[in-house]
Amino acid sequence: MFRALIRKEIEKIVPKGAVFSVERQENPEHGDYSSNAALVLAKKDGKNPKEVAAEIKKALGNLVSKWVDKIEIAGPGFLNFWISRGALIENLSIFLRKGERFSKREGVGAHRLRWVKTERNGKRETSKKINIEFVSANPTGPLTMANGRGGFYGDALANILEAIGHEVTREYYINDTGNQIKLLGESILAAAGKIEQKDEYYKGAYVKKLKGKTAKQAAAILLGEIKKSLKKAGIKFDVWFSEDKNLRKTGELEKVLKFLNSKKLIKEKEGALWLRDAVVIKSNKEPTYFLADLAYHYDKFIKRKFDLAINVWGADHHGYVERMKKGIEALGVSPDRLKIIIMQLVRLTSGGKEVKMSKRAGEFVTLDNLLKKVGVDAARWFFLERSPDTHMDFDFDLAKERSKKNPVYYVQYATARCNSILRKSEARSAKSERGKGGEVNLQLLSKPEELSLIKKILQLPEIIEDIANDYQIHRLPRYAYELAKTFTDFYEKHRVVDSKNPDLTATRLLLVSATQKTIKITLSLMGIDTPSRM
RNA sequence: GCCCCUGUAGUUCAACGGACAGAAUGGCUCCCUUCUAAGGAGCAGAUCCAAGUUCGAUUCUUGGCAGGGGCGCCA
Repeated sequence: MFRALIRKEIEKIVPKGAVFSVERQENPEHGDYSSNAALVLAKKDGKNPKEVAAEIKKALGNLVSKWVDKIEIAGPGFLNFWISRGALIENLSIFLRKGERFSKREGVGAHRLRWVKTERNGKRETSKKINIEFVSANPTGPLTMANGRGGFYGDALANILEAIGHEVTREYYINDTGNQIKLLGESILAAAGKIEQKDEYYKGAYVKKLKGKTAKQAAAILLGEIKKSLKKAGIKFDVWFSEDKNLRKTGELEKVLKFLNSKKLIKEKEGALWLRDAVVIKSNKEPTYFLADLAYHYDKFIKRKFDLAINVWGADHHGYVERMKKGIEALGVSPDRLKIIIMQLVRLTSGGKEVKMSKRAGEFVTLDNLLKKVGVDAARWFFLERSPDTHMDFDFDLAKERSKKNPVYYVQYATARCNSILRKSEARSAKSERGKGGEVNLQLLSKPEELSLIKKILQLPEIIEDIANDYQIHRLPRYAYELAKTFTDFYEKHRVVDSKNPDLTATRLLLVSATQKTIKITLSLMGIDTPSRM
């Protein structure tokens, strides 16, 4: 919230449209926030940055009496801002009053966070209709760890976009027809020894169990299993979009082909039909997956009118991104409305060594297996902790560990501690006939650890705003950890419940409950539970 | 051959083109046992290489090197 306020004040002074940054600072010597406004302006005008900074500082002078303690010019010409104690306390009280409102939707993460405003180019963003398609694993086998990574990411992203007021649809696209389903059928026959085994066939125990089933029956069974796994993982979907039922049987592929043809975009070559350099109808007259995908996105953008479609794909689909973007452009939809997130692969490590996995050979760690071993909370934390771009190592041993070493337990432990303090105070006030002794007076908060904690709490809206803009969800677990750490620092140094000082006790209890609430919101956006006792 | 991602402390990861590159864990040195107990303080420790753009580059550009993944009618 302070970041936006500072930006607003600087914008009043600098020329319109000037691009500059306002950032939070973790280094206390650099203040709470800093701006490079003077540096960028000086560069533009060929002036001395320190002089420009001095001019801006002078123009901002009235801020200092309001909610900024001091503004300093530092380094090459940065403007550093120190937020005043009064402003921290006032904003904490606003934060507590506004708080979050639980939406009508069931389940964790379904919050409406009223204090978050998302801005793009300085303009308040309006609510959008957003489709998030994720997991979408073919119903030809159990979900893998990699599916879990995409699943948790999509789930958390949906939670966040929903929390700030967008209308979000969580969607799973089921490839329940076509080549891979045919392969599944043949794999079952091969596993039963009825036909010859081939490299491209699915293997593993689950294929053997499907003995005697047709391809369609098997796909239906496997989809059922996938749904069960997702439920265990706490990943929810609003729409299960079937390629077979929703596209093929309704003739959508032909329709979209006709549409593209009418725009003269389809060419024939080597007996196949092409959209630019991609085949849409094979020479054997079968439609390609690409054509189905075009029809699917026609449905998303034109029929269902989503403003934005976010697709979370595995790294093995990266080569498909350009084609898909060009494809929807051919449909007359701006490619900006399709955002594709590529999740890099996951390696599982144990004892410092990689655990080898091979899907083809049927030896891979299923999501079910992982959840059984490490639990949903740890799995979610470990996957969400890393940026989608990293080829991450999942440390199996650490995820299982129930100690401070394991960050998810450290954070959960902090909330349990908050709870314990609150419980203790309730027990005391119940004993005393006059009920709660003290009166809340936020002005009593003055210790550095208390103020650091307030600052940390008030950062949450900014973190969520950042994620809403760049989809970098790993900021959330980092923030949760920092908040838990800041609380623990406070806890180590100051006693909350003190019968000799009822007013301070009451005030600190409020701070503890604000901390607990803030961690809880953060964790629930990630789909992680906050136990009240550990 | 072409395309995508990555290369940062011993390890796993951070860092809108900004200040002294942050954490965690491991290592070393002290301290402590508290509303919850799975502790606290300190120290040491890193940007793959080479050019370029810039007042300023881990970040951008180009060229290497290394790892992971993909690629022409599979999905």
